[in-house]
Amino acid sequence: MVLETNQSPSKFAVTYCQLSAGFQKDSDLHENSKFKEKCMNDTLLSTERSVNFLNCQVANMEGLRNADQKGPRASTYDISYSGPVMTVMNVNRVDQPMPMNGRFLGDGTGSSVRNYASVDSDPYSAISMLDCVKMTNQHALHSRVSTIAYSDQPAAGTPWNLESYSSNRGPKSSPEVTVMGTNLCELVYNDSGNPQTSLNLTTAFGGGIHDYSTENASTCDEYGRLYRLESALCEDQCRISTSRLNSDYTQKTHNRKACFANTSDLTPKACPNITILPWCWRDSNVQLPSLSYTRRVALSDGYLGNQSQLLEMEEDGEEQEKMRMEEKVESMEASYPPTEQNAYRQLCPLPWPTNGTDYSKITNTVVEGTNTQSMRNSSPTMIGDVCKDYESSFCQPSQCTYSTNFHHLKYPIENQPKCSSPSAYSNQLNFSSHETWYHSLGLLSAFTQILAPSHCNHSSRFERDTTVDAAEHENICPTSEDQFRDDFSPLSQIKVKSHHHSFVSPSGGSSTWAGSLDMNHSVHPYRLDDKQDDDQSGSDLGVPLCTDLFGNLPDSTLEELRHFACMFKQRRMKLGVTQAEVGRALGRMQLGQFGCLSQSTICRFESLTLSHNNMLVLKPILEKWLEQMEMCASSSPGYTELGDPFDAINQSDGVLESERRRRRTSITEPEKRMLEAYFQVEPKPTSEELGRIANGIRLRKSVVRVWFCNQRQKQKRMQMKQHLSRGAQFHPSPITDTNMHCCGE
DNA sequence: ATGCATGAGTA
DNA sequence: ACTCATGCATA
Repeated sequence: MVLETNQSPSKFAVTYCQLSAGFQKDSDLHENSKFKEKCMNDTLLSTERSVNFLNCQVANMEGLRNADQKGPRASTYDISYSGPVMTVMNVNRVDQPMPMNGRFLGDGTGSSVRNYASVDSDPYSAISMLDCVKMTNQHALHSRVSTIAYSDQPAAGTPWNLESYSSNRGPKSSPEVTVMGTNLCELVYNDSGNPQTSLNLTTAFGGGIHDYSTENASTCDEYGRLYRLESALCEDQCRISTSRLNSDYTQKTHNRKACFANTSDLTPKACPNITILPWCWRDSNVQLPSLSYTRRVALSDGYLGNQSQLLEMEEDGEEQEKMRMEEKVESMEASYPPTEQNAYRQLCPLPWPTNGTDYSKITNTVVEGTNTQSMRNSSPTMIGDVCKDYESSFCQPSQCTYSTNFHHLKYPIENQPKCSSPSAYSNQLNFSSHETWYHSLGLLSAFTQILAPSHCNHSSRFERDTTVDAAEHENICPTSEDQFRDDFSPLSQIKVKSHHHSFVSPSGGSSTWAGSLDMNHSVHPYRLDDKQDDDQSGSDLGVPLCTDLFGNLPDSTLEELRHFACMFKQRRMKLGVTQAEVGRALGRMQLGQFGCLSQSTICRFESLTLSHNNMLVLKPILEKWLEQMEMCASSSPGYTELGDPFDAINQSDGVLESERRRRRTSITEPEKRMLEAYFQVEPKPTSEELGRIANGIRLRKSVVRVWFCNQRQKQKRMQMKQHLSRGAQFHPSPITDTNMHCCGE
């Protein structure tokens, strides 16, 4: 299953209330006004991966705090402590299934996730962004190991029994439903730029899954998780995870705390065995837009499911029907908890049974209707004719493809699982014909999501969802190799002409490199200019830039680079030369128009924290320096201990330096955490977003911008390093005794 | 060793 | 306004 997390990047707007509020003090958690005030000042950032950020920053720390304070971490979830965006999964890691009241609380995150709860020193630092990414976007979702939570899930086929839920508080989810990543909070701004009063929670799974935020009624549990019809995450079982809707919820504005502060029953409910089944739509001239407003579905337990939150107004002349419906809903509320919009509560048994229904008269008349459209029962005597007569009006598979319902995605019409008739309805006549027509219909539930007409032409989007697309998969969790290729490909970097020569040895072409450069050409002496088009001049440069890192010679090139860096460090130290001295010495040598290099640069070279191209360019220079140094050292021992003439120069203008000394902004830990969280969400914020971020953190915008630039740069460097290290792992070089230690790192 | 910053080149 | 190479300042 593919979750297109890279789709529609602007779809999910995330509030930073969780982050900026931060719950850095316990008191913040319980002071709604304070929280609200912070929320009001929050900024937005468009992202498709906001879930990571949310999970990371706030969700865990309270859980950890609880874990630290309250013993067994598996039982430490406390509503009063858990922030709204607390994600059970992130903190719920247990190495072994932990029995708890006879149930097991799994971690749901897989073995690659750290046991965060064991980190008790700093709950903030315990959560790394990378880990969270791993958990939410890749691991949990892709491996579908999220058999979390402990719910009193009735056995398959057992009707939804309210009792079994009301007695059991705590997080619940259906086994196959990944709850993590749903605690995304969206602030919707109206035209005047103010947050609207309703809080929309949306899934964070990206465009591949229906954007629930188009629905205006969502809810989350006391942990801030959103419970929805998440059956999209189940490939083989349609299960519905839902939760009780606090009727006041949408009135609570965006203050999530207010929502959670309400101590009424917010216990999430699961109805794990209710599957939405196709329904028969018997009217001719069915208008799909109308159908999309249907709120009635057939549930697998043989009941008619009534979707909560009937939002649309019924047509004129339907007031009576509407009132009747509302009465019915009200009466049902007493028995069944209200559910969110994408969930369905049992309303009454499905019409086709002859006993125990409100529609015992088997006719072909209206069974239920919404939006003036009629839904007729499946009178056994009519099956044949009906199917024949109305087939053309049924929703054809091709028409269904633009539905946004997951069931459809998971179950193409031709592959629909057969309806397992509950035993209570086993006396249903002509059940096989029932199958027949629902097979031809598709899924009514498939239309319940269509609220915006614009959705109707997106079949390709959903077709894609059903297909495991390798490319998309890469988008979601690109291997570092992929990233590396992107980041360091010649197309994305310095424009490099066809330098297909292999890496040059110190005694080879590289020695000609310096001499071929225009000494006054550029401050960046080796920035290649692709106006130098002919191969000869390119070759003369001798800069061993890889044009195809993953072509014929990638590993050898990378390995050579890595090995040289290690070896260089070894030999430099053996010579007793510091990094700074190397940098200065380069200025004295006739190595191109390089002036000095800084200690930083030498250090980064040795630690492989330069870009790939940068490494490749510096290598021959350092090679040359090393060569000469060792020659001098062998001919005149003690040479390297001579004073450095540049030191005096540097010291001479020390007074001036102090005056023009650059001030260095110091970014505090909390600020950094926030920035990192933002970065996880959106590594390339727009200018506006930068401004908001800066505002929120109270840093200068320029500082934030630079930070992001540096962070991106750093990320690439780290990828570079990671790649080289990995290369070393798989292609160990012949390491000598003298350099094996450094190469190990 | 690394964070924050700068400036040239570039899109 | 970004990328990239690089340096100052500092942990």
